[in-house]
Amino acid sequence: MINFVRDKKKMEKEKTDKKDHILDVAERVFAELGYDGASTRMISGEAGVNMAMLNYYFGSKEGVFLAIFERRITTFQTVLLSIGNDDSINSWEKLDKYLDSYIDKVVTNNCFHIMLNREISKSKKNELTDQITDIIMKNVTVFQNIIADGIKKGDFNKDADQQLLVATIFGTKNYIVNTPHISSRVLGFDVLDADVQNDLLKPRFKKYMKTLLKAYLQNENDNK
Amino acid sequence: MINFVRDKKKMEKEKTDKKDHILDVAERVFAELGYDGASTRMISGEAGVNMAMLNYYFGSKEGVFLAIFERRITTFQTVLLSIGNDDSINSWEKLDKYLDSYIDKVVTNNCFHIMLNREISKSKKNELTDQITDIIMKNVTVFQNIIADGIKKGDFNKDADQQLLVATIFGTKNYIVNTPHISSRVLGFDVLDADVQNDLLKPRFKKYMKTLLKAYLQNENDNK
DNA sequence: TTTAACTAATCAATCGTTTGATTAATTTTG
DNA sequence: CAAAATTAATCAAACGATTGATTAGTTAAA
Repeated sequence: MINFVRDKKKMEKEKTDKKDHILDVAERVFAELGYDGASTRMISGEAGVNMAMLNYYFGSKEGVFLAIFERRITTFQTVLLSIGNDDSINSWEKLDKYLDSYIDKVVTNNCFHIMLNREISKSKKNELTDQITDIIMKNVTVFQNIIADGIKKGDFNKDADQQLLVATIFGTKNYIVNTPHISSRVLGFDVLDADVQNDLLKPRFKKYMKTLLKAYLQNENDNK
Repeated sequence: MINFVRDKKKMEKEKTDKKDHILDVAERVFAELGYDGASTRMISGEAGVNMAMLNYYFGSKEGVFLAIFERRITTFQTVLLSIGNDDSINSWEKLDKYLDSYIDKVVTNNCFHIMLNREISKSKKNELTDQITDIIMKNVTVFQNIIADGIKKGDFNKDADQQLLVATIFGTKNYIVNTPHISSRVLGFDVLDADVQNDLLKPRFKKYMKTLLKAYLQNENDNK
């Protein structure tokens, strides 16, 4: 009886593991070649499963894409939202915490964010880009509210351009993560290497981002 | 005789006009759907020419892509290079001129830059991404040299992170230009609209970028 | 007449998806 | 408990559609 239950659980686990494995591979292949450039044959081949399993599990190629999406997005957003809603800390600390969490997540899950941004950069709208836009806007709004609150409270320089500051923080991140061949040559190390990411990239990126925002957002007559 | 010459010139003109027209359409379609997402039938259809003409003129689909590339890249790079090599102005003025030229060009030719960055964001290397990387790196190097010179001369803060500053300037630009659905919602106007670009976006973007760089690059004991 | 410009038709290859069959696992029945 | 019935997972093969490219033939220009 006990054995029966354990075996059942084991099977369930292996099933979700398999699904997760497919999504891992698909995420990487989509990042490497783009949605249209990646074929279902290639994904299933590299994942070591029969091609029909993609449709069996996820319905379609787009279903695979959306499944990757749903897997990553939920936990990510709750973390950021909780920081935005934390009223026990001041604007500068909020900014710090937001940057720490955001940079950690984004650099680690770089395949996902490459994939995501490639699709959203299609200038022709469709159902998929609309969905992605809505989700991204949630993250943007959290950051924007932190800045807006800080300005209202007098912590940040009131002349700051909130909207373009959004472009700078997310744009700088995108540049590093989404164009790895370029940023690797600029920075002098491989930004796709996991060790490099943790030891060199993340701390340096965080420090830089905070210094930059401090220089721009600081009130002119404040002392350091 | 005169008529003959004029007609001949007219024909030549019409031919290059036709080629240029195809490249205009292809550039837009590539930006809308990506290289893999855009079919040769769609491009030729929207351009109003027979599909075989693409191969007749440009050899292949990739030939069309490269032709778009060559058309845009040459004039652009010489302008930026001339600014970088101009020794009659100081570092701050150089930065200003570079930003003015760069932002003008990039915002106006947004389709091209969307297309370009979509392809370079494929994390798997190939011949095409290598070519694009080399070309982009030329622009990056010009900017990097301006910063490095300014630091060496003592005009800019020596503690500035040159490499990540590159990520910020090009990243901020990319964010606005390459993800128009997002940046339009953030900014509150349509960044793809030509009038909006000239009247609102360009001047505001230039002003912001200069203020941001000034805040970050300024030596701490300098007065404004 | 010779060359260049252009077209309709067609090519093999690949695309995402579906199929019918087979095996393994689970539940129901006698 | 064991046999039968049912469900889930997996596979090779094939589907129609679309892809980029080429062909052979036509029109127009020099």
